[in-house]
Amino acid sequence: MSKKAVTIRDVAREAGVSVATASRALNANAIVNARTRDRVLTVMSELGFTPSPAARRLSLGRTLTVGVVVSFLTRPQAAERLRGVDAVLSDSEFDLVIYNVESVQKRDHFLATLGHSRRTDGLLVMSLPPAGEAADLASAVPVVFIDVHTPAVANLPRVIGDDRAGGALAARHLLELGHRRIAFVGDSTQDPFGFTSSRDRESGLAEELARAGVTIRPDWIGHGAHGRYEARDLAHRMLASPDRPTAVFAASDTQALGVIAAARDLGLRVPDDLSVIGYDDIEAADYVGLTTVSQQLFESGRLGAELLLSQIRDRTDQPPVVRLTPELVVRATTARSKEGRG
Amino acid sequence: MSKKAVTIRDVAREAGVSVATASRALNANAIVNARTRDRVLTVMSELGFTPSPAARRLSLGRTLTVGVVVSFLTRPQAAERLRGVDAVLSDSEFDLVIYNVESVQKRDHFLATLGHSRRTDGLLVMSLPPAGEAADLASAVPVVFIDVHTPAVANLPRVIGDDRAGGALAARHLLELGHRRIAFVGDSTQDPFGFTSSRDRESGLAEELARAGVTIRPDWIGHGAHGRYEARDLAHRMLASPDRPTAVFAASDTQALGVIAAARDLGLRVPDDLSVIGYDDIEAADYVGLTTVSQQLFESGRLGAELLLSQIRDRTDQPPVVRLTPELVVRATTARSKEGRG
DNA sequence: CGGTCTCATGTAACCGGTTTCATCCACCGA
DNA sequence: TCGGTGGATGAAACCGGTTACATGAGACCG
Repeated sequence: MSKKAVTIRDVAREAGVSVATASRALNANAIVNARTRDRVLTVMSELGFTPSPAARRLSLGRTLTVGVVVSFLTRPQAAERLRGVDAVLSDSEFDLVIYNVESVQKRDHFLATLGHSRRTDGLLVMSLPPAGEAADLASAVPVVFIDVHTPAVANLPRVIGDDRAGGALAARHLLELGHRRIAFVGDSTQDPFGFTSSRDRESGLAEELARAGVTIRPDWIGHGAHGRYEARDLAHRMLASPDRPTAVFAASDTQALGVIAAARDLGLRVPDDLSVIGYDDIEAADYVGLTTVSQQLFESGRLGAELLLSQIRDRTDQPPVVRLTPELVVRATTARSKEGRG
Repeated sequence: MSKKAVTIRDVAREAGVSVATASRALNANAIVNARTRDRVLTVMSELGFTPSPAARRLSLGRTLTVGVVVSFLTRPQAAERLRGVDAVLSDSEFDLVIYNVESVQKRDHFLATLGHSRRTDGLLVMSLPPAGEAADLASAVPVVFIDVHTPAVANLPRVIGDDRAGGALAARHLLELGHRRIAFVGDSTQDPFGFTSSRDRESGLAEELARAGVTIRPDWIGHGAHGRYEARDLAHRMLASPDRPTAVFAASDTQALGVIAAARDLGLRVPDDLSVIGYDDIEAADYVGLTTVSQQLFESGRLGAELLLSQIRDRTDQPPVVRLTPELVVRATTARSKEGRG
């Protein structure tokens, strides 16, 4: 089909100017005469000229690309964050390339090579605690972390939610509804990636409860792999006995849905017999009417991307940290405790 | 921090060879002497040399990039398909850049410019019927469509499901369970993007029912914007009267969840009082135990990406079309009709 | 009327790889 | 000894833009 790509030299020749002038006209450089510029632009559209991004990138020494390293693309949290990132980048000159990570090997590989790969002008790392020192990663190219809490990123720009505060929020909500017999279902304490959210949410819950003189029974604390079925099994065990909790806080909405499934299995009505509160506010939470703690996923992506762009523009030495405040979203899975009333 | 990027000329000088040889060593070109190659490679790692992708791309005349134009990134279908695409691309030499489309304007913009933009070596268009002629889009660069059914792409490579067969599948399942009073909830008949899935699924349902002598009452056919709340309202109207359907087929899982919500509002038990079947088999369907028709989303992405890579390698003239067969996934929201039994 | 300043434009180097083509050398057989 | 052969290497062009620097033409001023 297409014969041969039109280059800026073709344009220059056709318009009777030098390539320099053609380039300047293309980039709306103020220093070209208006008449010349118009003529060049006319020729460009006549010839169907499209500048080669590859050439542009090489001569500018910029990739005009931002990389997003994201864990588990299909998790609703990730997709929603990514949407926030896209909202910023699609209005910019940057392309958005994604590096999906679903194994520790892949994470380590990307985090080790991407920084120096010269493939991007900046990196966004989402929900992926780096294994070792992160400063090394960020030495070649600006990096912004979203939802990463390890000490390794302490001196790097990032956007984080306050998981502890979120846990406290859930605690307060349940306490206000009169619950005292409260259980927790969260991630395994040692996962290969080193995620900390679940642990922090648990601490936030426990601390706030302690402040009200309530402690969590050890056998009402369940840790398992992040997933609905695991959470369901954990909850099943806690809820089977008549001496059971009246409310469960799950470290994620996914897990909360598992808890609800367990309740259904056992013939317990939610929220009448059991209150359930999750975390994240994913789309499905809305579907199901799940009470949860929102962590402003879209916002986190948007802010992260803006932070990164500003870092790319002028690399300031001070690492900005943006904190997002979690918010309680009350829907239909939490209700006043019957015991609490009695 | 970093002084100055190490170029291949630095490597060549240090290793005492020409840049040509250095380049050949880098690309494992058979024609270099083994000893020389090792020496060059050693120097490269000593100097911490990383080849500049931008330079590579320019001199190769390839972008080493594949673009994915995707509608509504956050819809679970899209994310799952994207995962399939990533599974293929991450093992290839290609980067994956995404163009998220959430408005008709953006779609038209991308589809009009991306083909000639020289930004990618190939494009994957997901669930986005092009507005006009698509051949134009594909003239500059290979394009593979995933889940696009308009006649405009008739002569282009693509991966499609069979929505009509999927609708028939749902019909047969409901018929076998003894249902005769069957309703349909789907997308508005004129949406701005020109999606056809909902319509085809409806036809498949209606035809298969007709084959069994069953017709759908016109007032049990609901069309509305794609979304849970809209579906819920539509279903609410149909289910409010005592003279109501015993089963509902929704054109997507999202809408099926809306139907379930409506049933719950009205005190109808699913599946005892009402069977509900969806379409897509998104993650949430599994959570909720929704019976649905799977359209092999991951596979569609994987196959689409492979198709594209093979098109990039050698542009054959014959447009391959891959058809994916929908599969019924029976979970907990469909049951034998009480009427059917009586 | 010459000198200076400004604005517009052109020349050519540059970004950092890949690749064509020429060259060199060792080894072979005659 | 010499031409031929083939493997390894190097010099330089090339990909298609951007830009530092040089140049030229008016305008303005004394």
